[in-house]
Amino acid sequence: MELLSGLNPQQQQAVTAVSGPTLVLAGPGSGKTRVLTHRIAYLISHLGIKPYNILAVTFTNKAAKEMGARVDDLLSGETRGLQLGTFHSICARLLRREAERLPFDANFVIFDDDDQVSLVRQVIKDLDIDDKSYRPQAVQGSISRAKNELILPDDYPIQTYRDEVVQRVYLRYQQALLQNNALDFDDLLLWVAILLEDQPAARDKYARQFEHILVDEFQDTNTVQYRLLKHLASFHRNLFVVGDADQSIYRWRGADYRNVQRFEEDFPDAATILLEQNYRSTQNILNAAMAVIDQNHFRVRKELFTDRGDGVPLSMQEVFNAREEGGLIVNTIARLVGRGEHEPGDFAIMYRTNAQSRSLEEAFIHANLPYKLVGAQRFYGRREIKDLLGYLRLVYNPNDEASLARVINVPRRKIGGKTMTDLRTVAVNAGLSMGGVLLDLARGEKSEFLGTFGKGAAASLEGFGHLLAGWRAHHIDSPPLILLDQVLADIDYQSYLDDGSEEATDRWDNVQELRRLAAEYADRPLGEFLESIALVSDQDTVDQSANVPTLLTLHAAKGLEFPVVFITGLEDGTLPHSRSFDDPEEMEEERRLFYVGITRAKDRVYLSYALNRTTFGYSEPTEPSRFLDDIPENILDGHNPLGTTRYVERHQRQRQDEWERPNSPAAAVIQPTYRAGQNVRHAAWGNGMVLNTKIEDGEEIVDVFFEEAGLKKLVASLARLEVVGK
DNA sequence: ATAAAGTGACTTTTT
DNA sequence: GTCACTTTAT
Repeated sequence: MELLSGLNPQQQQAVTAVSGPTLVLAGPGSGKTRVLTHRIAYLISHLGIKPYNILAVTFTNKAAKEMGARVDDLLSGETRGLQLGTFHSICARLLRREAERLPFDANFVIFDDDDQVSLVRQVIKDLDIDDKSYRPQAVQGSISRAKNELILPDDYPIQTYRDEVVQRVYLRYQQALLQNNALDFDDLLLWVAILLEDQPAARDKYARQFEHILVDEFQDTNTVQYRLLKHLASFHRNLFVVGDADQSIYRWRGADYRNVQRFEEDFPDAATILLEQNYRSTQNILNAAMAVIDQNHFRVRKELFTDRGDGVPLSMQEVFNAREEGGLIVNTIARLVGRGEHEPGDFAIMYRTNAQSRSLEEAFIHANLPYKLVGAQRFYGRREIKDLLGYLRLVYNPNDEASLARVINVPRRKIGGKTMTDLRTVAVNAGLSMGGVLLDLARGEKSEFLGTFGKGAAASLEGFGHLLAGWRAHHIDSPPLILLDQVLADIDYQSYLDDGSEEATDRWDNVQELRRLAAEYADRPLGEFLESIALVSDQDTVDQSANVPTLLTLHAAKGLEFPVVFITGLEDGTLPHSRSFDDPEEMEEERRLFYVGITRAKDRVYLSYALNRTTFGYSEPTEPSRFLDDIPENILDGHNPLGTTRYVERHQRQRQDEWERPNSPAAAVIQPTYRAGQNVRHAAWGNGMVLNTKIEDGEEIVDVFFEEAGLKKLVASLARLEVVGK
C-alpha cells in the first residue's frame, strides 16, 4: 500500500490502527506529524470515511495548516470538509454556529490578554475592591485557572477571604463579558464544554458527526479540553491521541500531562503504540537529552535511538555577560556559514524568557546580520496595531467596550475621563452599551441622549458616533482592507502618528503590514479576519522561508527542528527559572523545557551560560544551571562548571570571541577578497563603494558606502557582495 | 482635557 | 529600565 511505504512498523501500526481509542506515545523527531497526516489520508482513502466526519485538533494554526497541506498532498485535494484546526479556532467556529443556544450573539469578539485584564480592573473598580491588594493581573490569572479546570463562578472553591473576593470578581466578570458580547480565550473552550454537557441534543449532533477524532500534542491538553474530547468522542469512541509527556511544557496554562494516564484509565481498552526511533538528531544529541530528562521522576523511560550516527559532541561555553553571549553566537554563525558548513537559516537561538531576546538582537544588529524573531505579540502588541484593530472590532461589535475605551479618544477628540464616566452612566441608565448610546447620538437632533451631556462633550461624542455609524452603515460587509482604509482616512491616522521621529516611520510601516494582512482576507468577512488575528500564536509567525537565523523562546520552539541550536542563559534562575525553585513539579517542567530545546537540533547544540545576568537593569552574578551537571562529560565539549576557578576567572579571563573546542586547530587564515575603491552591489542596499576592509576574528569585515543606504559594516562571507564594473 | 511628571509592578513561558 | 497607570500642573 503506497500510503504506508516509507513508514516504520510502529508508524504503520498507528496509521492503520483499527477503530477504538488509541494512544500514541511519540518521542521527539519520531515522525508523529507523518503518522497523523497519513492516518487521516488512510481513513479517507482506504476506509471511505468522509472528511467531514473527521476532526483533527492541533495547538497552533501553523501545525493545522501544515497538516492540512500534507493531507491534501497525499489525497490530491480530496479533503473538502475535513474539520481541522486548533482547539480554540474549532471551538470559536462551533460557538458561532450554535450561538442561538447560548447567551451571546454569533458576532462575539474575542478578548485578548490585555482586554481581559482591563475588564477585570474595571470590575474591581465597580465592586469597590482595593486594586492594590487585588491586582487585576493576579485575579485574572485565578479566574483563568478556574476556567481551565471547568470551574464556574458558583463552584469557585472558597478557602480564604481572597477566594471569596475572586469569586465575586469572577461572577461579575462573566456578566461583563456577556454585556460586551465578548468571550475570552478560556471561554471559547469553556462554553463548548458547557454546551456539550448541558444540552444532550447538541452533544449528540457533534458526537455523531465526528466518527474519528485525532489530537496532536495531547500532553498539553487541559481539563476542559480533555472533557471536550470525551464528549465529542462519546458516540463513536474513535479517539486517536498523540503525545509525549516529556514535552509537556504548558502546566502553567492548565495543561496536565496526567491526561495521558487519565486517558488510559478512562479507556482501558485503548491500544498503545510507542514511537521511539528518532529521525532528526544525532545520537550524541539524543543521549544528552535523555541524560537530562532521566532525572525527572514518575515518567515512563524511553530509549531514543537513531541510525544517524554519533555526530559531534555538544558544545558548552561560559561567557561574561549577555552581551558577550550574543557576540559569540553571531561570530560562531558567521564562521560556520563562512566555512560553507551551514546556511544562515540553519540556526536557531533559544532562550527561556523574552527579555533575553534583546541582547541577542543587538548582537545581530551590531554585526549587520539579518535575523528573524518569533513572537506574534511583538507585532499585535504594538500600540498602532491595537488601535486600528480596536476600531475594526468596534465596528464589528459596538458593544465591545474594551475597544471603545481604547479608540474613542485616539486621536484626541476631547473625550476624557469625565465624559467617559458620564457616557457610562447614561448607557447603564438606558440599558444600552456605550457603543449603543454613541450610535444613537449619531442621529443628531433626534437622539434623546444629546441633551444629557454638556455642550462640548455632546458634540465630541456625536462626532465619534457619526464616524462609527458611518463605518457600520457602509463597510460592515466590505472587505476588511476597505474598511481599514476608510478608518485610516477618516481619522487621519497617518498624521496622528507622524511626529517626525524615526519611530513614527516604524509605526506607519506596521500599519502597512496590517493592511497587507487585511488584504489576504479580501473575500472573507470582517469577523474571520478579527478572529484569526485574535487566535494567532507566536509559533504561527515562524517563517522558514527567509534564510536567516531564528530567535525564539524555548516554548515557541516546540514542534520545530533546526540543524544548529543555541540554548542560551543556562543559569540557575533563568533556566531553570527562579520561579520554579520551590515547586518540584515546576522544576521538572523546566527540565522538560531544556529537553525540548536540545531535541530540536539535528546536528549541533551549543549551550552557553553567562557569569553575570542583567535583570531589572541590575547585573548580578549567577551560577551555571544545575541541568548542565547531568550531561555526561564525554559528549560535552568546553568548560566544566563543576569545581572550577570560575570566581578567579571572572576577573582574569580574556574576552572570548569564538566558540570553538579549546584544542581545535586554529581557523585558516583568510585573505581579504575586496579592496578599497571597488564598486560593489548588495542585494538589499544596492550599489556602493568599498571604503575599507580588514580581517577580524577570522572574518573579513568590509566598510561599504552605499548610494542609498550610506555607510554599512558588513561581514564579507554573509553579505554576498557582487563586484561591479571597474 | 491634556501634557508632563511621578509611581509601581514587572519577567517565565502563550492559545 | 520599561511599561502602564495615576497624579499634578497648565
